[in-house]
Formats: sequence, C-alpha cells, structure tokens
Amino acid sequence: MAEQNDTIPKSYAPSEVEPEILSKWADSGMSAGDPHANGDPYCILIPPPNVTAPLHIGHALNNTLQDVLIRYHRMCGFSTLWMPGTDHAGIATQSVVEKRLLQQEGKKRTDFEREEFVSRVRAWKDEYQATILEQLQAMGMSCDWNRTRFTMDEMCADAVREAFFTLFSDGLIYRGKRLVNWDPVTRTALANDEVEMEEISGHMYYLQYPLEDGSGHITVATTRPETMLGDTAVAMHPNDPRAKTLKGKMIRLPIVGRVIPIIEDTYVVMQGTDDPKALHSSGFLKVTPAHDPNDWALGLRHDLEVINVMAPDASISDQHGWEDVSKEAAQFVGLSREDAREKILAWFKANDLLEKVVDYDHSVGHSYRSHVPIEPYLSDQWYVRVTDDRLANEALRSLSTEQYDGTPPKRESGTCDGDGDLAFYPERYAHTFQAWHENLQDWCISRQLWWGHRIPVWSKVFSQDEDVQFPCKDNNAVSSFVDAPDSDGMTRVSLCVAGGNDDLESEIENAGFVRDEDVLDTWFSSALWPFSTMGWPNPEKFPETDGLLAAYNPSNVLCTGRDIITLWVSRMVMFNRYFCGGSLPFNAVFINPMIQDGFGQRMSKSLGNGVDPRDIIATHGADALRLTMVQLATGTQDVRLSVDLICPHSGKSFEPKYIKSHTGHKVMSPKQCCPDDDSKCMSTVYGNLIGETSDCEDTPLAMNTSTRFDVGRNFANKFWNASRFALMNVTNPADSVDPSTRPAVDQWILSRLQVATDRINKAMKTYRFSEISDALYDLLWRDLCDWYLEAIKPTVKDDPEQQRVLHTVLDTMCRLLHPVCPFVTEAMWPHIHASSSGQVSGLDVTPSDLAATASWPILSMRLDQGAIDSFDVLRELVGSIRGCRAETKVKPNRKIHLYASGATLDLANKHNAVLSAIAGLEKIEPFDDSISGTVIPFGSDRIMLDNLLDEEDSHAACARLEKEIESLENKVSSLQGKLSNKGYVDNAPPAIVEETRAILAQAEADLLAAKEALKA
RNA sequence: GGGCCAUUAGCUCAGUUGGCUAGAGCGCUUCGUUUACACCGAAGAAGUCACAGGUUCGAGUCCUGUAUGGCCCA
Repeated sequence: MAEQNDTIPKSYAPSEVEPEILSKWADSGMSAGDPHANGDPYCILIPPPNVTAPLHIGHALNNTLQDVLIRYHRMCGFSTLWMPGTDHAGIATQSVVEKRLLQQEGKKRTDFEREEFVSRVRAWKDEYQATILEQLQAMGMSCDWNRTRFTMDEMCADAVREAFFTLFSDGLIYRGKRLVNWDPVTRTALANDEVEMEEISGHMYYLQYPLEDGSGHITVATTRPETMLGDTAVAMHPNDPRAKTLKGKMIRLPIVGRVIPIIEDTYVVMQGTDDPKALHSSGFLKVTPAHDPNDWALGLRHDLEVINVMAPDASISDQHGWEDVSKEAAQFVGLSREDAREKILAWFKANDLLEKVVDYDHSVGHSYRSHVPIEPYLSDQWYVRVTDDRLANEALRSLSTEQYDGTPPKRESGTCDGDGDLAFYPERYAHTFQAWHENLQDWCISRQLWWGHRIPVWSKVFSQDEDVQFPCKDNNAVSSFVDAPDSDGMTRVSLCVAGGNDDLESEIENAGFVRDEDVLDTWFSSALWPFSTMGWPNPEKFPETDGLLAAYNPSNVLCTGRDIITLWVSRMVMFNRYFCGGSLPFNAVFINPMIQDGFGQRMSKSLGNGVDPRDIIATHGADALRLTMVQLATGTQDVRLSVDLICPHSGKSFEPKYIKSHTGHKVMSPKQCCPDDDSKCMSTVYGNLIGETSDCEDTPLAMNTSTRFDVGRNFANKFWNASRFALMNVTNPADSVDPSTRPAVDQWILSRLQVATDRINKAMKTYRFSEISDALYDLLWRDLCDWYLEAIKPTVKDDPEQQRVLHTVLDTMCRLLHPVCPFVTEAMWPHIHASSSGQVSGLDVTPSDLAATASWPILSMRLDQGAIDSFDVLRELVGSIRGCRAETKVKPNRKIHLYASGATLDLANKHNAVLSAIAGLEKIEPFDDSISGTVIPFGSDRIMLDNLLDEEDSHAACARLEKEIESLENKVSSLQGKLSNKGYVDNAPPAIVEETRAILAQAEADLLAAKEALKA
C-alpha cells in the first residue's frame, strides 16, 4: 500500500484528472435511470437551458445544486433519474439567428422560405445544444445522457400536439381578437410576463379637442399623442361638474376630422381627487380602444368603434383597419410611431391646440427580447383559458396547506391526490405562486414566429352567402371552433386536428382550409416537460420510456430561479394535473438565488460582468466551481460574486478598476494595467463590447474570474493532500476495530464524522446547500486536518487499529464529499481502495468500484461520550498553551515544560504523545510551587509553563494575563447580573438557569486562576 | 400602487422554535518552510448586529414604523 502512494502527486491537478474521470463515469453507466431498478424512485426535472447561448454562471449554480441532490440520493440507494435537455426558446433563438444572418449574410428572415429559415435555426440549435451538453458534462453533472431531450424533438412534439388538441376539444383554447402586447421589432405577440416594465422620464401632453358645435373645446391629457389618430371617444367622469353641459355633445377630432362622442365613465380620474393621477389629469381622457388596454375596456363598455392606425411594425398605417383617413391625416401615414409623435405635436402647436407639455415619469412595458416599448396591438390570437377552475384553481389546490395563505378554492368533486402536496423552499416563494394564480389572466399562446411548434389549427372564413362547412365533422380526431361573425357577417371556422392524421389534414386543406401560420409560445411545450419527456401520451411508441411515467411522475424536486415561478412552474403544475389525472409534476420546488456581481448588479452581457463557468473549470477545476456554488447557495434571494480579472501577462488575478457607464452601472474600465507592471495593459470584456478596446497584442483580453473560487480550489487540494498523507500512514491496518476501545482521539474524530453526516443529511432534506459545504469544510479542514491528523502523527505508524480508523474515516469522508466534489473524490477513490478493506464496527461503508456508486455512510457507532469530551478539553489546553507561546514569543521549535495539577495533569499524561507533539512540549510534570514558570489559567487546575525563553519576557506574559482577567471579569459580572435578576431566575427554564450557574462557576474559577497566575 | 429580499468585522456571508462576552471564509498584522499540504500552519487585531420604538426576566433573533439598496408583480 505504501508504494501505491508514491504515485500520488503532491498537489491536485484537476485538468489532468477530470477527462479520465468523465470517461470512467460514462463507461460505468452509473447515471442511467432505470424505473425498474430496486430502490425508491428519485427524480429531478432539469430546467432545460435555452439553446440561445452557452451556459453562464447562473446555470452552473442551478445545475450544481441539482447534481448534489441527485448524487446524494443515488448514494443513499434511490433509483434516480435526471434527464438532461434543452429548450428551443422560440423568440429568443429566432432573434439571435436573425441577427446573425443579417450580420453575416445581410439577409432578413423574409428572404428565406420558412423551411429553409427553420433549418438555419436548427443548425444553430445543434451547435449550441452540443456546447451546452458538453458544459454540463464538464461540470460533472450526472445526468442520464442517453435520454437527452429537446423541446422540439419527436417525443415532445407528439405531446404538444396531443395537449393542444385536448385543450381545444375541451373548450380551453379559444381564438380571440384582443389587444396583445406586441413587439414591433420581432413582430410577435408576447405574454404578459414577457413584458418588462421600465420607468421612463417622459412627458404629459395636453391637447385641445374642439367641440363639434363650435362652442369651445376640451383638453385631454396623454403620454402618447400619436395614438390620437385612432381616438373614437373622449371620456369624462359622470360626477365631473362639467358633465352636465357637455353631456351628449360631440367632438371633432383634430387632423382626422372624425366626429366622436363624449362618454361618461367612472374609470376617468377627476381633477382634485386623492388619486395621484389627478395631479396630471385634465378630467378628460382620449379613448383609443385599439391602442390602449384600458381604453379597450372602455370601448367594450360603451360599444365604441375600434380603429387600428398602426402596422405590425408600429408605423402609422391605413392598411390595418383605419378607413377614414383625411387629407390632413394622410401626411402621417407611413411614419414610425416616434416620428409620428413629433409631427403630430408640431401640428397641434402650429394650430394652437397644444395647451402645454409637462415632464412626467411613468412606466412603459418593454419587450424582454428586443427591449423596445411594447405596442398594445389589436390582433387575433389563440388563448388558453387558464382562468378556468380546471387549471388555475388546480394549481392553487396543489399548494401545501401549511404554505397556503387562507384556504384554496374548493373542488366540486372533493379532494384528490396531489392536493396540498406542493411545497416551496424557501417557503416565501409559495406567496408568489399563490398570488400569481389568484390574479391570472388568459394566456396568449400564439406567436408570430417560424421557430417553434406550429399551431395545429386549420381555418377558413365563410361569407354570409356561403354555407359554413365542417369537413371531417364526425371524426373525433377533429375539433372545431367557430368565431362569432364579424361586422361584415364573415364567419371563421377553425379546425384542430389530432396528431398522426395526415390524411385528415389533407382532406381539410382540400376543402380550402389553411393551416395557421403561427407557432406556440415556448412555455406551452415547456409546461409539458415533466411528462412529455417520459413518453406521454404514447409511451408504447417510444419503448425506452417504458415505466418512466409510473415511476417518476410526480418527480421529487424542481430547482429553478424565482423568475420562473410564473413562467414555468405554474404552467407545469396546471398541465401536469390536467393531463395526468391530477398528479403533480413535482412535490418540491427549490428556488435558487440569483448571482449578482460585486455591486449587486445583475450579471449581463451588456455590462461585461459575467463569469464563464468554462473559464473557472480551466483555472480552478470543476470541483472548485461546484464547492463555491454550493457555498453561495444561502437562503437569500440574491448572492454577490465579486468579479476579478486575470492578467493575461502574469496570470495573476486582481481587482479591476471601475467606471460608471452611461446607464449608471458600475463597469470595468475598458483598459486596465497589470498590477505588477504599469507598462503592460489589457482590455476588458466591457471595453471590447463598447468598442473602446479590442483583444489585440497590445491589449490582450483579461478574463473575468472571481477569487471566491480559490476557496473551492484550496478545498479540493486540501482533501487531496490529507488523503495522500493518510494513505502514507496506512501501512498495515487492522481488519476490524471496535471504536469504543479506542483512545479519545479516535473516538473524537468518529464523533465528528457523525456530527457532519447528520448535518448534511438534515441540510439535504431542507435544501440548505450552504450548510452542506459548511459541514464539509468544518469536518475536513478543522476536524480532520487541524486536529486528528496532527494528533495521530506520533502514534499512527505503530498502531494498526488507528490505521484502520484513519482509513475508514478517509473512506467515509470521501463519500460525504462526493456529491459536492465528485472529481477529486473519484480520483482519490482507487488509491483509498487499493488494498483489501477492513471495518470499524458501527460504521457502514460497503465497498464499491466508484465513489459515484458508493453507498452513503450510515454511522451507528457506540462511542464513549466521556472520551470524546476529554479530547475537547485537550484541544482547549492546547489552545491555551499555544496562545501563551505566541504571546510570549517562544520560538516555534522550542520545547517547553508543562506543570499541571489535578484532572488536567491526568489528561495531559494520558495524551502525553499527542499533547507534546501539538503543543511542543518536552516534559509534563505535576505542578511544582518551587518552579517560577509562567502560570496560565485553565479551569480550576493550576497550570504552569516553563523553559519558554532564555530570558523570559514577563512583561508580555503579564499583559496577556491582565487582558484575560479583564475579559473574565466582564463575563463574571454579566453572568452575576443575570442570575441576580429575579425575573430571570423565576421565569427562565430551570435547565437554562442551571447552565448559566455552571458557566458562572467555571468563569469564576478561571478568574481566580488567572489572578493567582498574575501574582506568581 | 402591492409584495418579497437584504442591511451583522475592511469584503462576502452564517447565526431556524428568543438563552452568546455575536461566528466563518477572504483580506489585514505578527511569526513560521518541524518529512501531507505555502492551493500551508500558528497566533492576533477588527462589530452600538441600518435606525427608532415596542413585547419579554432576556432581542442579532419576535412585533410596529423609518431609511437605504435590490428584485418581482400591477
């Protein structure tokens, strides 16, 4: 065994080890899920990353936590499944590909046939999917790689088709003409949650509209004057004092000349009321039903005309519903909405109808993709009736009763499986979930894109004179939806066809029906992920999915970010319950924190403050990345990771210089100097991004990193070295050891192992990840390296039983560390198990070829608490002696003498070898009054150190003692104060009071000893 | 406007049924290369627990309010 260890390198080199370990895992098939295997099923649903870009540090965090859970449960004997996959991310992916095509080939989407364009997007997807999967593997994720899924692959597409058809047939999907959130750049509708509100410093414009009878004018206030072209009314509050005289009057709309009514509605904010909006209100509201959601509602109430004056690109247009274009108005047709605003304002000014303009801050919805202001736009879209009891309320009913605020809405048919089974960690996120479903609106699912699942609906419009036809009417693979006839009496019939019926599709097309051009919102297919990836609805079509649904739906946990609760979690819950007999997609949702930079700013491409996990793996190793991620995962909603640079000249990391960007963010100065050498410079990601610098010979790019990862790297190395040292000492271990017969030091480390294992088990159950890394850190660094390895140095070589204890401790620790640091533990595993193993009774560590498949340790040793406590006392004694040595400036290698009385002398004698080694003692003797050494306080016994210095610096010793006395006096008086408080003694639990008395007694004894020491 | 989170050592954070002279890591200071590890070891300095009230024998911890920063929803 000893020879074996000569081959272990002195320090851990992750990049040399990781590839080999990855192939070991791949060959072993250890991460393959098997629904028929022994062990309870344990399944994690991966949030499939978008194929738009490589994974960032947030993904590293999210996936590391999942892998920690999956590896832990695998080791605990669960039959685990963690399927990897990617999401097609419709609008996001289409946008990046469109941008790239324009840049590289100068072509627009419309320059391609649909099929051709989609294949270009697919090529992008293939490239990025490969990158993403590689990244996940490099980070050590133990996914079931053979089951890798994509939201547009055949299995998922079948599920989308089936889900759509079912919802359509059940009346939960309908077509509606509504105002949608329109993105004029990507030219598609967006769901409400894809709109980001941004605070804008804009203006409130006051426009005068003349009364038709020439009796004067009224003034409307608006932030969007360009929409006035589509005004179809002016509204006022019925209680407005002016209402009496204006009632029934008409307005002649400037520019357009349209005559529109003055209507009364309580929605209008009156001047002089408490409402903050009253400050800017004129009491009159221009009503543009086609271009404002509130006006749309007003229009419905008052049966107003709806006039759309814009094209899909948000330019003013007379081609989309605006028919009464006057000569005066024609000059504005074709202008962008921004230009139209300016020109219309100029017109009002020129005609003396612009009353005033005031500064006005308000929030405006922006597209989460193109970041331009959203245009409320009138169009036909498909909706899912998520407000239906069968969807929204089902989601509410699944929430854990403990986390539910109030009581969930009742189900007619009583309770069912899954009700109350959903719990959030941290639980505050249950509020987000509940509030969302209580305020839900129907979900617009059609997107005017080419990349995605095309809507399986064919429609045809019939005129008043035609007979409305329903081809394949009696076939139950076809469902229909009929729009109410429009104002011209045209009736639209829509037919939805179930999947796998190409013949029916042809028949319907032959009857003149045309398939909808649009695709579904990406979240529609994402919502099906928990069961679409397991073969629903046709597991027999995909034999490899046999048994998956039964075993793994519901899954155990979903780990994701809080912004996803509304976008995805909600929809998965609704759909899983709807399509899978009421069962939930998962029983727990863990919300991981968001990683921000050192200034609390979101990491983003535009700020150049992101850290690439691939860079960290290259410089620090995957385990370092993972440990730091786990450490970072505290229960807070945001965590900060300060960003540093790596100097390309020296390879050293340093803290960069910052400037303020025009957006007010703290960003790295474009050019930075080498901290060791001013003459050498470099560029930063931000500098290159804004084009101020470039990655060239003079200014090579400095890589973003964070010194936080050093902790992880050091940790992995520490384990490596501790193992190396331990194995050097395990030369002829005993076969089996009864721990209760072992000296205190051995029992102590076993008890620490026990404590750490309990801590980790508990933390895993409650998703308190930073607690896991804390427990591991304390165990490895503090307990094992600082104390145990030091303490056994004098004895282990000649003590086979101690060698067995050491070896078993190492084996156990390797397992405990594995979920967080899989690489270094796997690398060390064969070294640890190079020879036949023995056992420490009560510590169950069954043999295994791989650390990854090893069993999670079960500790049930019988230990002597007295022995464990005595080692803790010994550690305190060492601390006191070391403190004194440092304080009195004893040379590190100088051996000193210890004189002690009472129990301390017994303890010291018992651990003579250990104590002498760690505390640097030459001899241990009974306390002797005739020796005039340095007395130190330690419990009630008398302790003295001698031979400290050639000429003792008693001054330093005195200072030290005085300080000690002062501190103890404070402690004693504080405790005395507490105990002399009648309220405390009477009210506090007796055990607490008793404990306080004991602490006081000890403190008094320490104080006395210290005072005597000072005298001597 | 509604909600959530944060505010504890120079920095990043622990501190989970209220029972502490308030802890850790990094950084800093001093010392040290004694055959596991300098990606190391020993010792040390460093905090009115944001602020103001309240409950309690006792508050970093519970309640109310304020301030600052961040996020989500409308």
